[in-house]
Amino acid sequence: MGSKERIQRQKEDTRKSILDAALQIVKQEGWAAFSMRKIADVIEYTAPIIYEYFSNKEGILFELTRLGYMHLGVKVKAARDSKEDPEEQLEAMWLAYWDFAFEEKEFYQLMYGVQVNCCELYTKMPEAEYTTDLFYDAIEKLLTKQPVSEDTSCLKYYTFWSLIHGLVSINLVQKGANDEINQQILRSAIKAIIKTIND
Amino acid sequence: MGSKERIQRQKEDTRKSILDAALQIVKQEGWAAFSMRKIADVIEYTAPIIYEYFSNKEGILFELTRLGYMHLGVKVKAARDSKEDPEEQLEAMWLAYWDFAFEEKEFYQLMYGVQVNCCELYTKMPEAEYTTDLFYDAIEKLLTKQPVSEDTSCLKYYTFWSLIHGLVSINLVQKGANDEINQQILRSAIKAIIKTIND
DNA sequence: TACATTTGCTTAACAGTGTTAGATTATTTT
DNA sequence: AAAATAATCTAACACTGTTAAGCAAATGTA
Repeated sequence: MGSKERIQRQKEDTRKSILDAALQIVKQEGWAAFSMRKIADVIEYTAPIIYEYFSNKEGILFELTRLGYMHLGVKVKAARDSKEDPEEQLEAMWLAYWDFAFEEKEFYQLMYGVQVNCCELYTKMPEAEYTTDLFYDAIEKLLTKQPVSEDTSCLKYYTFWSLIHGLVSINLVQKGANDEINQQILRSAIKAIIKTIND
Repeated sequence: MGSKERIQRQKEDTRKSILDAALQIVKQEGWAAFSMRKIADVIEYTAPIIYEYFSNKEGILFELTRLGYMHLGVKVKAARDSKEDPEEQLEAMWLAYWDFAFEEKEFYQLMYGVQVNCCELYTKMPEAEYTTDLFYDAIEKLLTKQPVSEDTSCLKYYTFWSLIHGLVSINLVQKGANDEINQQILRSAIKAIIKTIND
């Protein structure tokens, strides 16, 4: 017969088309627009059909997350294999990670819990600027070169902030936190950045 | 009369009670449970009343964000004022920022777009581990001390990852990205961490 | 005091959402 | 052709944010 295999193939096709549709919607309209009924519209079925391929909405998100990690893995490996020197390899790998985050923005958001639709960073809010200014002032006190260039303090501020915000985010999203390692990273990295603040 | 003022005061009370209720719900059940009708339940009104105090759901989120930044500002300033030495000040400030993130987890999530309910970091996913392993291998190649301690490579990996993930998150959430500064932070920080990898 | 107006608040509704159960149609097997 | 099975849809439930209409109580005016 072979019709079993044909049906099997069709099923896999629809499953893939669900994921494709989901991705298409998210890339066009963002994560807020992601809905079962919209996916159904795109694949030209009704919503309940999707539940024969995925247990629920989160099932689709899980699968997309998996795909995202696979893409990332390929890119990072390719970056490594493009260099010989271990130092260059490591740098290339992190740069590949960086590029992935923006080329596959939607994947990255899903994989690492980075929102963007709602609640943007309101950096123009005076209440937000207050804290930023405190840090800028503190950093500029440590800069010996006078006059202090705006670029330098900005660079240092974002280096600090990125490190700490990254560490915080990872810990907030990831449950199993090792507090000892966190403190070690925090303190040693802060001291390291402060030490090189006048380089 | 003075009744105008009493009414004014009552209005401010309800406004505050809306924010309190919102915060209470989020702290008890997480951001996913945050809804207008639930707030209404808590303040013992019906949902449409809320729209006389806030233009919509985002208006409440905006106000909570503002409050969050105010809390953070107070904490960071207190940390600064607790020290004399500029280096110690800066370190204390970032540690205060760190503490705020976990003490006021819900605020931090809102302020910086850190999801946690849906789509957790699936670090136990084999597809995710693949990339992690690539980085661990690359880092361990650079560690001269043999045998390589698990703690050391872990520390280095998380330092790298935090920095880059933080920088990525900030850029994804915050629109106005300065690509030049990003590249500068990225490359110089990667090189700096690599340089101190055997300290 | 009697009427008119404003205010406070609620009910009802609309258009969405995820998800499930039951009915219907189409396909395959007997 | 009839029976059994698979594929698909319709309808519904319980939610969501948000708006419009209505009611009832408090207030202002004559």
